[in-house]
Amino acid sequence: MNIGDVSRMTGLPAKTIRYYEDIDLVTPLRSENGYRAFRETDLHKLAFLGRARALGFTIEDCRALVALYEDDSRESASVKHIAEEHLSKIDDKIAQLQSMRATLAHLIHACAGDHRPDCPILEDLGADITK
Amino acid sequence: MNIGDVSRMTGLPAKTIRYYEDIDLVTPLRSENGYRAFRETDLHKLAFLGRARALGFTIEDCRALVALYEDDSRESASVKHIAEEHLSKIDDKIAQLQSMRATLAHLIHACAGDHRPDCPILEDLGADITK
DNA sequence: CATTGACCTTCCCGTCACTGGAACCCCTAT
DNA sequence: ATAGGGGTTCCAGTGACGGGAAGGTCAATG
Repeated sequence: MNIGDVSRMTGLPAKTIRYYEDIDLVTPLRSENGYRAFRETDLHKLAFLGRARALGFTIEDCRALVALYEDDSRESASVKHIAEEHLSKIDDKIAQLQSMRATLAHLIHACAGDHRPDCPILEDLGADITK
Repeated sequence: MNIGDVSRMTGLPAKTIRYYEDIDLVTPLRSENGYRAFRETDLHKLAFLGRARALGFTIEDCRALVALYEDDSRESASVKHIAEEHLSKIDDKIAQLQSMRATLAHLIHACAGDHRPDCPILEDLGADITK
């Protein structure tokens, strides 16, 4: 299989697949013409990576997850631990975004949004720090 | 005022302030010794920028907001527009994170997290795409 | 046989908003 | 004289790719 086929099948851009090879996440063979030759296992691993990335795992998390995936003597606790750490980071981000969202929504609500210059949003951002 | 004072007063790292000068968000004067000499207006603008960044506005948004802040003939609608666009991007991000969170929480819940290798998380990530 | 067009290759730069670090200068106090 | 705590510039790195150039390869067509 060439990179285009793998790209179509996994939904990953060819650029991304080449990048994953670059950082040693996959190691496809090479055909005589120099093209990357992907095996079933490469395809499978790339699909795995695509799904893990879609869940927001970092590349390094993905590397660890793949290693566990291929380790028959893994303990599911190791996997769960990585997932839980990640979940907690997601929760942090959500909380931060919701806090921003609340402030912003409040300011937007207070702003007339008309042709006049008076604007509570700018007033808030420009509050004097020396007071 | 030197950069250290401004850093303390605004809470922005000195590195960040230098970066903001680099991209022309602020233009402090220079003392004879080559040190940056910040005026009240610079301080004020940097505080503005810090707050806007804390609300998640991009640097380019900040540039536009500062311009509006300094424009007496602005229309509050312009400000509100920027803020609403930003709010909608925040909402998109929150939605995406919550979707990840839901999937992830579900998988974590299904995983025993013990010494055995069986793991629904890895099973999900490794699902066969050819089927 | 030549050409077209779709594929593939490597390589390098750009993204975003900084952060770290090196190498160096300046100022004040001891 | 020295020590420390400022300040300066410049370069490189971050994460996870994406864009685009310059060129090689392959299958099908005129």
